[in-house]
Amino acid sequence: NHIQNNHAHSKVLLDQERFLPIANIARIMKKMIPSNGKIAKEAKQCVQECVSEFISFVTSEAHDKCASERRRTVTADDLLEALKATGFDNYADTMHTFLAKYKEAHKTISNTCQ
Amino acid sequence: VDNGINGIRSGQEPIYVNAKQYHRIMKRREARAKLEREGRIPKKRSKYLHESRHQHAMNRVRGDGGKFFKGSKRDQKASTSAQNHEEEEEDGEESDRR
Amino acid sequence: EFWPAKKRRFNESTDTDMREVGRKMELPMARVKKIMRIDDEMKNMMIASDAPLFLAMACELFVEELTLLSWQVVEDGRRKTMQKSDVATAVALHDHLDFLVDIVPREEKKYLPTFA
DNA sequence: TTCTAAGCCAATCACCGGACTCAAT
DNA sequence: ATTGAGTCCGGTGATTGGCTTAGAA
Repeated sequence: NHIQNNHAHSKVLLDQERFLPIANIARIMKKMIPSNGKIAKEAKQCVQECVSEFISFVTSEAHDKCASERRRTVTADDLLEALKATGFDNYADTMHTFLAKYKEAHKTISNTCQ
Repeated sequence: VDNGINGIRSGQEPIYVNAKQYHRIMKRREARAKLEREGRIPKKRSKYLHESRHQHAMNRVRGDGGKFFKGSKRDQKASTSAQNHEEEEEDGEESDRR
Repeated sequence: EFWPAKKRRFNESTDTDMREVGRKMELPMARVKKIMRIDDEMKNMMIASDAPLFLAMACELFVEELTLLSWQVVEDGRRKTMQKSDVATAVALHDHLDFLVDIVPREEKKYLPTFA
């Protein structure tokens, strides 16, 4: 590897740091198409890059809201708000029920234990 | 980097985008530009992620259809005569169907 | 059909299922968190433990939806293999995917399916 | 028609999740 | 008291290429 490997924290990002594992992406994609359907490697990589941008995009939106409210912790609720604000209406709706179910499940575990 | 209310200039033509995403798209474009000028984004994908896994794949036993075949025994290329120390598994053959 | 079905599956899931969603997740939460931290603004922020879980699930939905929309393009083109250009077309067709304008290359003159 | 490139196998090992400690709020 | 960053560890599934042929061109 010849490329500039810089100072401690500003090193070159590896593909494995920027993206989710390609095999996981491919598995999710395949289950959404007919079983005889095929997917080009470039299409998988493209979707892989799209997901990383999706993460950064939503996180960025959530960050600014946290910053404006002087909070230093980004929570799932912040991300949910970010989805609403950026026009992912279906995601916000679906993920709201997911979050509600998740929280509810985690409240009953502390009840059970004491 | 500011033109019309929802217009994005990317090269030449203004592309009109979702109003709810416009601001975020711009902020993200800035962030990616910074990342790029710091030289943290590799311009092309490498052929493989890990040297060790590459080597592992190269050394693996394959069926004659090129597929990986089951057989954990250590032989790199040695098809030279006789000597078998490790027990040899039966030679299953592929009946390919697709 | 897609979104209502997803919502129903979450509603019908039990508490015990919801405690195990962390393991059964298709996408690794640790990696999602790393990607969140790439942005320098996020370097100083703390990330609640439910955030990566939430985002990982949202990402799963995102991949599913993007794949469905892209496959629609493949079918309209009467083909059997999804190409990068099909994803690009899907992005161009749906305005909630506008945030990908720079990520997906501008539609390189593939032939568009014209209806009969 | 020509000929590019996707699917198919499964063993290693990088990485994920879970259990910790410690510092902050 | 709570809750997340940092570290460590052990268990495990993502990574991986050569040949065949589907299917893009």
